[in-house]
Amino acid sequence: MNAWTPLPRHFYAQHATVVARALLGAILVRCLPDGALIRARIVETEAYSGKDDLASHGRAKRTPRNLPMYGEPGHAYVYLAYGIHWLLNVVAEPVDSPAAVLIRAVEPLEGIEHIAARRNGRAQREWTSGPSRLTIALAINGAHNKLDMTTTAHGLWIAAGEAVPDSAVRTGARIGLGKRVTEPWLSMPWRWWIADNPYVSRAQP
DNA sequence: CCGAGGATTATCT
DNA sequence: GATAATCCTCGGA
Repeated sequence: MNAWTPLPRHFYAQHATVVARALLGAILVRCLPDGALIRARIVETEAYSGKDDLASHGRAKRTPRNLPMYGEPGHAYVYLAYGIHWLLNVVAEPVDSPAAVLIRAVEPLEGIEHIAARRNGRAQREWTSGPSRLTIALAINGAHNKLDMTTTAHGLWIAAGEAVPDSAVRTGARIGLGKRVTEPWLSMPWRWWIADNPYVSRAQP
C-alpha cells in the first residue's frame, strides 16, 4: 500500500466515527476523464451513523436516497443538498448498518491548475474549504453516487496519507444540522478537523 | 468584520 | 407542501 493505493474495504467497515478520525490526513484522489489528476489532503470530516442518529439520512428506514448508506462500505454516497450542492460521503460500517463519513474540507496538493479552472476568481483558501466547494473543485456530482472508491476504476478514491497525531486533531459538534435534530445528536462531537489548517470550513471553537 | 436572506430541486411527509 | 449534512452576495458597522 503506497500513496496511490486505494484504502481497502475493511478500513471502511469500521464504525463511522473511527473512519472519520482515520481519514484525516488521507489523500483524496480524482482522475478526470481528460486525464487531469488532482490530489488533496482531507482536513475535515463528519460521521453519521445508525438508525437512531437524527442528523443522519440513515435514520428511521431505507429510502431511495439513503440506500447507499445501507450498502457496501467504501462506496460513495453523493447527494444534493439545498437543491444546489453536491456533497461527498464515503459509506462506512458493514452492509445493513446505515453509516457514512462526510468529507467537509480538503487541502489541495496537486493539480492546482485544474482546481483553479473551476474555482476561478476566488481566494485559494476558499477553493476546497467546504463540502460543496470541494465537490465543485474536484468535479464530483450525482454521477459518482454509489461508485466503489476502493478501486481506481472510477477516477475517485482515497489513499493513505501521513498520519495525523491526536495532538493535532480537534473535535466538535456537526455543522448545519436541520432544525428537527434534537439532543443528544445535535451536540454529538462527531466532527473532526486538523487544528489550524486554513482549509477547514469554518472557525474552530 | 458580521449577519441576513435568497438560490433551487430531489426527496420525504 | 416543507425541508435541506450549503454557498454566495449584499448591506450595515
